[in-house]
This record gives sequence, structure tokens and C-alpha cells, in this order.
Amino acid sequence: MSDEVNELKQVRLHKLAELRAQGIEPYGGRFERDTVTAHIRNGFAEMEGKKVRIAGRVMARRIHGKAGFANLQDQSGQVQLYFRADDLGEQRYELFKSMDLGDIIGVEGTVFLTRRGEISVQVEDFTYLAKSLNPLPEKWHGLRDVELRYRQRYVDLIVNPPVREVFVRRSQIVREVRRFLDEEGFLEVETPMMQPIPGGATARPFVTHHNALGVDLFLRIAPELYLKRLLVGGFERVYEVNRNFRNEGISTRHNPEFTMLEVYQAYADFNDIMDLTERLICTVVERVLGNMKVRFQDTELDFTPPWERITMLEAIARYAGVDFSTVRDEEGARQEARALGLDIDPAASRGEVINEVFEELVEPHLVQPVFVTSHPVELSPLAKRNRDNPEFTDRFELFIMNREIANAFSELNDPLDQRQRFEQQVAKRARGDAEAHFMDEDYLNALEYGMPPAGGLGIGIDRLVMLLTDSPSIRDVILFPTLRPL
RNA sequence: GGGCCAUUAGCUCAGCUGGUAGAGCACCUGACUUUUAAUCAGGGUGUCGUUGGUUCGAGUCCAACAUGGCUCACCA
Repeated sequence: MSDEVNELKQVRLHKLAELRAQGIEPYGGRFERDTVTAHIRNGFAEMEGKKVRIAGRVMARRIHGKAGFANLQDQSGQVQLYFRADDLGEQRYELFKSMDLGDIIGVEGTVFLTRRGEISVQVEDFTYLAKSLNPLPEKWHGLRDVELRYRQRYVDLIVNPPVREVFVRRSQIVREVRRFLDEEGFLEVETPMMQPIPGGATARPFVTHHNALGVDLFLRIAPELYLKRLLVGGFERVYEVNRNFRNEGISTRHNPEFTMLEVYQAYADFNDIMDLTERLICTVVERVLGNMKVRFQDTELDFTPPWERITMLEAIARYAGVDFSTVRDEEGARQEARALGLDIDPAASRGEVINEVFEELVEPHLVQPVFVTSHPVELSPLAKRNRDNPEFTDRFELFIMNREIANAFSELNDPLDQRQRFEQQVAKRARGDAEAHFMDEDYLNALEYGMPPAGGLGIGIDRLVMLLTDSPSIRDVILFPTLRPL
């Protein structure tokens, strides 16, 4: 970071040289541990009086003349160490006294209980595993500066234990998602992150360049079109959990790279996927949190199934008081929306108006888990039309805490309809919509071979993790969120 | 991208209407053999985000820029 070596680091560099002068290697190698700090604390009844070998970072130190204490932190937690000159000899004891907060050491000693009732390890020998040259943040307040916490997550993780808990839980959530899908007979696959045509979502892509091929490639905005090619190929249940990249704004709910789960099930439709989604999330919540009620900020979310299912038009009728099913023409729809106080583009189609009304007037009401179904067709260029009402699609979005957590539909497998939808998107792109879909001839070619009817699902993993870890910002659930380089 | 706010020691933060830089933790020196935010005595370690401007004088007022946060817009 800074090229100026401050005095605190200077002191530590001097200590480092001193260690080497004494023939002590400050950066040790393999250290065989036989337990971890949490095990000593949780299993004290059996551990008392036993000899243990543990390793970790020195987080606090209290020296009392010829004896002293230190807190040793490993991934599992902390345990107190007790150093005595009588046990260690003058020379080793001096070495203990010259230790810095942040140093990583390996320790051999005996588990005991202090007079004050603190589970501790009486150190018989210790070894340097890594000398720390940078001082740790303040022991009481930790690292508060948000920018530093994200830029130097390694420091954040050292001094702010709850942060580590969030990422442990994130890992558990992803593991349980995989376990659920594996148990349901889904096959995990990997499809290209670098795509010649970015498809599967409405978003701006990142562009990169392949030198040997001499072509531009796009970081994927979604895996959807590749996963559906696999349905054509005969895989009937596939999923992928991986990164998507969208070249758009950064906010508390958006990171340019984020993790997406997509699931496809042949011979199913969006109703089957709704059931699957409910079971998936309930299973994950149950297995990870052990409770169907989850507190998010000031709200208690109840995941107990079944979740409400409501069409988009019903939701609008309920929360905005307008029944768009009776408003057939575009101008009438625009007038209704303007009467509700919305600013509507004169060129907006009926479906776009309905979507606008939904987003502005309905989403703020959707707190508890609810499936909203039947979206206008022009907003869903990859979804199958509803048989009875072809202006709408067999699609749903899951809303929790006003946020879209999942998006799913019956997949459009009619190659002629799909071609028309692409053509409409290409026309939008020609009118300047940088987020409209590209024509993808190879995808159409795949559909022309015949794709079984299928239901597909996308879940934003980061947002799910936010909900289940009570994290208000997406940056709190991404280890290294995107920041402007310094 | 717009609006608002923040930026002072390694960290957490004070610093009033402009007068030449402070505290706690950490660190250094000494005392202390069961403490735990250990305690006691002593020591301040700084390009006040950057660059300009106003002024006799700027951490403080003004402007621009940088980085970040919140928020709006866009999206998932």
C-alpha cells in the first residue's frame, strides 16, 4: 500500500531481523495440529489436562511480568494461551514478550482452567509460523471503514468474526442448493463464460478479445441459451451455479459479477418449477437456518409453505386498484397508468405499461414470499406463450422482501415463434436499446432440431444469501466486491 | 450518471464562530507469575484525501478533482 514504511512496521521489521539473528525462522513451514480452538472450548470436559497442538494468529496479549496471556485465533474461534517463564525458560519467555499482535504461531501445551474460569492452554513450547509486519486494526472496534473492509477483506475477516460467519453460511447455502438438486436427479454442468453472442437476458455485456482467434467475445450475461441447447441434446435435468457478468451500475443490490443458479427440467412447465422452487428454497432455509422464520433487518419473513401465487394482473388489481384485463388497447392502458400518477412513455406497449405499473405500485407491497405469474409476452422473449391468452407467458417471478429472487418460465420451444421474438428484440436494438437480445442463429438451429417442453428457473444466489444472512448490501455477501482500482 | 454525506496517527474517533494537531486502542521503555477491553508510570508516532483559491494566518471557509457510503435512475 504505502511506500513509506511507518514506524510501527519499522519496529516489526527490526524484530524480524532479531529473530533471524537468533537463528529463528519467522516464516515456518508445516505444523501438525491435533485440534482446533473451538474443540478445546466445546469439549473441555474431555480436553482438560490433555496435551494439544494448535496454531493460529495472536489477537491479544496481557503480560504480567514473568507470566502472560495471549488469545490465539484460528478459523474455529479463539482460545487463551498462558505463558510462564518457569515453563519456558528466560529465553523463550523473552521471545513470547517480543511477539506482536497478528503473528501466527504454533503452540504445544496443556489444557486447563484458570482461576477466573477461562479455558486456556498452558504453553510448553511455541514456534513462529508467520511474522506479521502490519499492525492489526483496533481490538475493540475492529475495522469499520467500509472501503477498507472491502478492499482488504483479509483484514476484515481477521478482526470482524461475524463477517466470516456470513461467508460460511453462504457456502452452506450453495452446498445445500447443490445437494437438493443432485438429490432430485439434476446434473450440474458448466457452459461457456465467454460467448460469441451474449444471450439469455436483457443486459449490457462486457466485451473481451481473443487474440489467436482475432475475435471479440462477451462475458456471459446468462447461461440460459447454452443450458437449453443441452435439453436439445438430451440432458433432461441440468443446472449450473456460476458467475454472470453485466456491464451495469453498481449498487447495494448489484455487483457486475454475480452468482446465478439456473435449472432446466424437460417435460415440465412453470407450475412444476414453482413447486420445485418452493421446495428448493424451503429445504435450504430449513437445512441452513433450521427455522422457517427469518429476520431480515426489521422484518420477519416466514418461509413456511405454501407461498401465495397470484397473477401479475391480479396483483395490480389488488394493490393498484386497476383491472387491466378489461383494458385491451394500448392507449387505454397508457391512460390508466398515467391516472395512477406514473410517467409513461407514449410508445409503451400494453405489456410494458402493465410491467411499469407492477414495478412501481405492486413490488413495494411484496414482502413475504409470493409467486407472481403471467408476465406480458414482450418482456419475456424466451418464454412460452400462455395457450389461452397469448399476450402473456407462462412465467413467474418469486418476490421476497420487495426483491425478485427467482425468475422462471415454461421455455419457448417453438423455433418459429422464437425467431419472431428475436426479430422483435433486434428491432428494439436497432432503435437504440443496448440491452435487447441479439439474434442467435445457432440457438434457433438447436430449437429446430426439437427441444422438449421444459421449465426453467433462475435464482440470484447473492440476493438469496443476503436474505438468509440479514445482509443489507450485496457487498456484504461477496468476498471481494467490485471496486474502482486505486 | 444525478443528489446528499464522508475522508484527521496503523485502527476507532474528537477538533466550536479560521490562530499553527488531540484522545482511546495499538506501538516503545519500565514494574507486575491466573489476566481477559489486565493494571500502573513515562513516551505522540501526522503530506488533516489531492490541487488550487480567499485570508496576516486554513484541519476549519470556497472551488475542482479523487475514493467511498447512502439514495435516485438502470438492471438480477
